[in-house]
Amino acid sequence: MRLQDRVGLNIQELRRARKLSQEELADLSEVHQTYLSGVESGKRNPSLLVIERIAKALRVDPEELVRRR
Amino acid sequence: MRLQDRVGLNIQELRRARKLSQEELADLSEVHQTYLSGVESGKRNPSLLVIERIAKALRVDPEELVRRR
DNA sequence: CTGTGACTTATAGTCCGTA
DNA sequence: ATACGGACTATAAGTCACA
Repeated sequence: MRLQDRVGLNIQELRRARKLSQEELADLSEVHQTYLSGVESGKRNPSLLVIERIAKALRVDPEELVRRR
Repeated sequence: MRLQDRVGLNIQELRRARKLSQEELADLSEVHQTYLSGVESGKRNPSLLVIERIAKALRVDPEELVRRR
């Protein structure tokens, strides 16, 4: 499993746990909903900057997004 | 501290622990030495793909590279 | 609400040299 | 052994219309 798949699933899981829509999380993270969709499904290969913004929006340390599953 | 600074320091620490030069780790990771230099010093904003390759070369889970310090 | 494809612009990442 | 810079090329970021 590629790292970007793992991160995508972690993001999706945390987002759902917080009952946020992709649109809401995207706004909070200052990325587009369509881009977030691609990240969650592992189709995009985000940079650390994007990971950091999403982590902040989810109120977790970036470590959580990279966590083994 | 930005995520890319944290990751850079983690990489440098692990690389030194393994007594590898930047050149050696760069070759193993299939990135350029000059680029790795920039990553270690936090000047570059690598993608997950690169993080994954470096982690593999260092024989750690990518999680280790994102670990809080 | 979420995913896809197509697209442009920004920057990730290479390669050269040099110190 | 590492870092810096310039010039390049590959690909990520970011946006949109639509299903």
